[in-house]
Amino acid sequence: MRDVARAAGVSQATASRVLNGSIRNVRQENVDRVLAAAAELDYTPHLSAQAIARGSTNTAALVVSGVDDPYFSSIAGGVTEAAEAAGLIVTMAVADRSPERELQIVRTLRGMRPRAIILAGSRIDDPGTRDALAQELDAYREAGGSVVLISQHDLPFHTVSIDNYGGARQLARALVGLGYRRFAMVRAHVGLKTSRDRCDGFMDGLGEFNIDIEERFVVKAEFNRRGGSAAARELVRRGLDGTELVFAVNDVMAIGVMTAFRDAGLVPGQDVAVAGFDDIGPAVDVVPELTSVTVPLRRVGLHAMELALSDDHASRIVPVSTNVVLRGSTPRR
Amino acid sequence: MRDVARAAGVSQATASRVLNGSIRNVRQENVDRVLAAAAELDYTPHLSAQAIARGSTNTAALVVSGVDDPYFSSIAGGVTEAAEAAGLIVTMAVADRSPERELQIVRTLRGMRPRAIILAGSRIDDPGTRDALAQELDAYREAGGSVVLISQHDLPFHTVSIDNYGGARQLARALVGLGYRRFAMVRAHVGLKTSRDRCDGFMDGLGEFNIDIEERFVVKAEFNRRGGSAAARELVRRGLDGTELVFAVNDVMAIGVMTAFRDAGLVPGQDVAVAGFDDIGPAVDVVPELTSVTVPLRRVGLHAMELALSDDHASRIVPVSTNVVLRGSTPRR
DNA sequence: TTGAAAGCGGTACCAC
DNA sequence: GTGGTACCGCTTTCAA
Repeated sequence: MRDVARAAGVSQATASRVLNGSIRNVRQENVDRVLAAAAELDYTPHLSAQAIARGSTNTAALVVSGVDDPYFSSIAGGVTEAAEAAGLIVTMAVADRSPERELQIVRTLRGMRPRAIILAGSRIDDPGTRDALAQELDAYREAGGSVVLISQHDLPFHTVSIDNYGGARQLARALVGLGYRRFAMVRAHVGLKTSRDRCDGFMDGLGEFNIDIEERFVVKAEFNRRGGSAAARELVRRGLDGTELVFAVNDVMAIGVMTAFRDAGLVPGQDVAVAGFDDIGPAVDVVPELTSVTVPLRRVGLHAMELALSDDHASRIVPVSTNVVLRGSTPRR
Repeated sequence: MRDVARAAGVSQATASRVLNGSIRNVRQENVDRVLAAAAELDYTPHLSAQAIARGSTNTAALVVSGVDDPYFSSIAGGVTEAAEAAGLIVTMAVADRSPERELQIVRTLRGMRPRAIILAGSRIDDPGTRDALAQELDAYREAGGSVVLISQHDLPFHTVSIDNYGGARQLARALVGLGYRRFAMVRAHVGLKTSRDRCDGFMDGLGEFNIDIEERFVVKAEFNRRGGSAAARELVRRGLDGTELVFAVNDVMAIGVMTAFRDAGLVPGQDVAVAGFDDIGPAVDVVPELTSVTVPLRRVGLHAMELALSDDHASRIVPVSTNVVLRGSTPRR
């Protein structure tokens, strides 16, 4: 920038004014000269320098637990869209591996002094790590940052809350309404609150009709497609034994379940019904189309970013409702 | 940091040494004091400040044309994995909208002074914008940055080159080998080099057997699932007229094609075969499983990052080979 | 309207 | 080993 100023024959202060900041108090002639010089020298403002001088960045950080997963990539899509609209650059980190990793990521990200940190799908449940995370986030907010959680922690921060419990409960009711009585469930490990809420909702929904699921028909697996397949194989191994419908706590798992069933010679929707949760795009590409619970993922991302930018100091909770969609994978019995 | 130094009773220089930099030339006692003070004050180094002082960041930028697309999210997964391993933070931007947008993004990203800028799936083909992009990237490299392109431009930068042409050609051969003779093709607009290469390869592959595709059986559509569906509907409208197989230039389009066919009362694989390209995860979840050409997307991302970090000055090209996988959607005739 | 100069939060060279 | 100090690239008073 010094070079630009020199080339334009003005002071650096003036150059700064026209290149960024308030153009209005600069004589037109100088504006032009500076702009010309900048173009000539192919000048790009050094964002870090700006950040340090201004005391604030135009960055937002997003932590997901996997980009490959349509669930997160849809949310990421919403977040980036909103960020872009607000003129923010988004930095994305994948915490997949472990809670420790997530904690470390947040710590690093904090160093960038982003305007906001958005956490989607954290898997932290271990009290120790969880407190450490909370403290880290708190310190960040203390320093002026804005924190948004997407449907997970019960921590005192802005939260976009997906109605996992309610959606699953509605789903259970709807399925019973279709005539199903004997269920199996594919879930993730207990540490994952999203999975837990969906299970609880589903169970309670069935409970309304005095239906229960036997222990042996509840199988835990990884929270992804592979996990779904593995769980389905496990169910087949244990013996489906009259099970009419398998509920998987998310669509990618449900799709894995369907594929594994097919591989085992069972026709999904016919021999055994399958239902999932999230209503991700591919849900309608499989055969039969997957019954699920719609979660407006992209919108969740948008909301998260909006929340992040609204400088409400009180930690708000934005609820996002879910909606059952019945499709071919759960025909009326 | 000044506070930390003061609290520890040492100079800021020493604090800097222990917090970052070389710990070895500091007396153990002071190391401990500084560390303690830092923990107490919940100190986090200001990355921007470090960047400006050191003259370099630990950031890498990734530009994709859509996060929702499994193609890009797989690549993004690879990139972030490699970045993480190298201790880099990745900044992701979505250029979806337009070439101008992409150009603008690169310009902004450049301001962050990332170590590398990785461009995946750019859609720029308009000579004007394209040159502007090239110039922008060149200036960036001139300033010490490292540029990596993923399978698209023929620009003088590091490139991870996916063998689109060869893969499509192999696919064509394999399909003819299965007994197919009458083809239709679903492609994106001409500006998209990836699509173009795949079309060319496929055509040339058929050409080896003196098979051609009539103009009316080639339909252009958006490079996504919706585009695929629309194209399939268009084909049905025009009259399939004996078409035995539809080749879509990527899997998401192919999946869209299958779903649309099914909606039109046609059974994919039976009434009309379908083949795609990329071999994304969901390819094996649809029924029948989709014949495709495997592209090791995640690995592509890893390679890209490696290329970015290898400070080879000569612009290298890393070829990534592709591999035909025949599945149920294209049964032997 | 413009320029000089004092930072912003660190790093690193240099002398002690 | 340690501290003083000159920057890094830019913003923003403050005076002129």
